[in-house]
Amino acid sequence: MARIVQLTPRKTPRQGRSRASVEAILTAGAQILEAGGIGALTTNAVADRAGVSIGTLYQYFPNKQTILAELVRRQKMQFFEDMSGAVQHAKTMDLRCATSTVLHASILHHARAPVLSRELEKVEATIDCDEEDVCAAGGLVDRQLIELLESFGIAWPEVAARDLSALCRGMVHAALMHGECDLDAIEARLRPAVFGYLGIAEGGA
Amino acid sequence: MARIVQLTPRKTPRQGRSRASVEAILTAGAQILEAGGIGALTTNAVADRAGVSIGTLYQYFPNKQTILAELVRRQKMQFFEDMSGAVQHAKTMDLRCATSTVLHASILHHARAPVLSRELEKVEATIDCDEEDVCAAGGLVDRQLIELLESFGIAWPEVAARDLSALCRGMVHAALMHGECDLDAIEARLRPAVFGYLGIAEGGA
DNA sequence: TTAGAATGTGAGCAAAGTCTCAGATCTCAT
DNA sequence: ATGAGATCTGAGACTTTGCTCACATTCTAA
Repeated sequence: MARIVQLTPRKTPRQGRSRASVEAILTAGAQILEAGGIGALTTNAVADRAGVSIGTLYQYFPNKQTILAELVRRQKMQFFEDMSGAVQHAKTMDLRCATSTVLHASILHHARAPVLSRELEKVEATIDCDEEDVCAAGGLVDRQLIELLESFGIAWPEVAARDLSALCRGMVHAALMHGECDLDAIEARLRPAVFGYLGIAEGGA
Repeated sequence: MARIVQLTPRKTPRQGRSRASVEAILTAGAQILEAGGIGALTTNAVADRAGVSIGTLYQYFPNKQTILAELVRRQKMQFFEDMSGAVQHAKTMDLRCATSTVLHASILHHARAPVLSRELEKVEATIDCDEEDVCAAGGLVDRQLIELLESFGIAWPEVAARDLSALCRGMVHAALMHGECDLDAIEARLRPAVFGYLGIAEGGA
């Protein structure tokens, strides 16, 4: 059933203009995804919006899925970049401060482009995510988090990392979708939940 | 841009066989959605699987969206039914017990058909959810929860209800999708997070 | 300058999808 | 039994979409 589809670019752009085409295509893809969801993302629409012909698009992306896969991969890399600074800092702190720091970075990331990131999460579920690059990118943040939790002696760090990620993503997205834009308020509500999960009393030092 | 689409059935079935057809269509739709996601749900596929002709399908559903809307509405009604017993009981308890009770019911609901319910959530975002019946069904659980939280003197019960719903859904779905099936374990991890959110210390009576 | 490689173009094909319609079949009150 | 209305059928009209291909244009190295 599961058809094998190539998810890597057909050819690597060498000249400047072709690299610009590829960027334009990906940008257009992200914009369309954000504005109209995956239902609106057709290859013709992407090419139109990118200002290139449909032929050019297929010169660099062998099929529609490849475009989506690359968008997902970039989103994950962005997440990694947004988080890694905070996680590095957090290693030098106590659990309470570390949690706050990482939580803050996480919320900032989710708030960066909430609609697009939500849409890309749906897309990710659609793609047969055996694609190496995409999975590798996804694993980066997980690994960081797991190591951090482990260093604090949290039991089952893999499970905790998954739980906390999902829990935060769920609440933050819901709040943003509902129109909230005060990130500090969201963070203030979410922090005690995370502390609760980790078994840290809210009031104490 | 946003085309206006009729979301209510074209005609109401009167005889038994037509009611059976409608049920078969909705059941088929749910099965296809669960097995292959929204990409696999075509009107032809639904009619085939339901064992009725495509003409019969369009006799009762003026378009594809109507089928999805009805599935979403039923899912919400199911959620309401799954929750209302627990919420009623919870009214007679203290906050700690009430929270546990509602949480338990919520997890049971999410575990009932996790793939389908996740898929229907995506669908819901797709549909222009101005449809009265669907929204009304969705509001039922919210209202119940808000009232319950209000009765315990929780500040901003609307926000808390939304936060907690999203937080639970996010974590439970992630756990289930990852293959976990020990609901008690999930509940045991989630409970302290919810207690934390509500400002109840875990250890105390 | 110029050949060859890289890049761009867009009409249009094939497949898949939504939805209609004219007529066949079934049900039930009379 | 029978007629009117309810229900069912499925070929196919029409649209959309992913994708190809033959050809045009631009760039680069010698």
